[in-house]
Amino acid sequence: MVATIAETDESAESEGVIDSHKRREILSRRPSYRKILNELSSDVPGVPKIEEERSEEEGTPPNIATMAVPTSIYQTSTGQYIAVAQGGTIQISNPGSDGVQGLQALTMTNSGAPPPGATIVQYAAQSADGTQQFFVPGSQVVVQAATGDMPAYQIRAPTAALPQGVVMAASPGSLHSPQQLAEEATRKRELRLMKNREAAKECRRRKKEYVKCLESRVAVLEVQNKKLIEELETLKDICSPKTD
DNA sequence: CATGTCCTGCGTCAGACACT
DNA sequence: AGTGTCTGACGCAGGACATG
Repeated sequence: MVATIAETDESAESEGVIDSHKRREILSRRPSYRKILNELSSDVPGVPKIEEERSEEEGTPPNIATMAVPTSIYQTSTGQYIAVAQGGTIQISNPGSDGVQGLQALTMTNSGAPPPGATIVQYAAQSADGTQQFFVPGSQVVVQAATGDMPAYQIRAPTAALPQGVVMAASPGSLHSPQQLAEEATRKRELRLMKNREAAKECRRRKKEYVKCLESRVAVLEVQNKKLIEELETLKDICSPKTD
């Protein structure tokens, strides 16, 4: 996890807004984790790409989308294969040989099941009635209608056949009174917040995945480095045997 | 047991960026 | 230009742990 240092001093409270503005001006925006990881994958074959968001919405069945540690296979300069398994185990194998001497497998310390109680947002594919569904905490389903200029959102119980709860759709032309306008503004704000909420969750998930991939690369490169050092020592011994 | 500290995750805001 | 998406930053809440 990347630690951030936050200025929480009371005396700096008044300057906080200015500071954050300056910081944001100074700091240029980094490319997204998806981009970074995909660039890494183009550099190093075997580094998995982060899937495009579309795949979740279009093709996957409506079950829980679990975050898997990517399984990757690397080939070293010496022709060895290094596989990073899902459990975080790294295996080294020589093609065409029985195995390697020394370290063959190691388990990453950050591997393991996700912590219990982690919030899981479930995305569903398009359902039979042409709507898109996604699940929110509280055992409710928000259904987005597929037709119409204005998106319609309904809160349903997951197993209910008929829509229940509030229907939040409205036609823009039908809004006249200030109260209706205010309600529409509130509705739009709620919708925006809801979307941003989900986006933040997804962003954090991607960030975690990105960090895990980097850690995997570090582990692999450390193993590779160790092998190369051992190789070098062996070659040194061969080339310059001791004469005692 | 009460308190303090640290860590983690969440929601929100703001701004950069991508897309139409 | 307008709109949607992504992500850093911020503040808050809750859990784990150490200390007195």
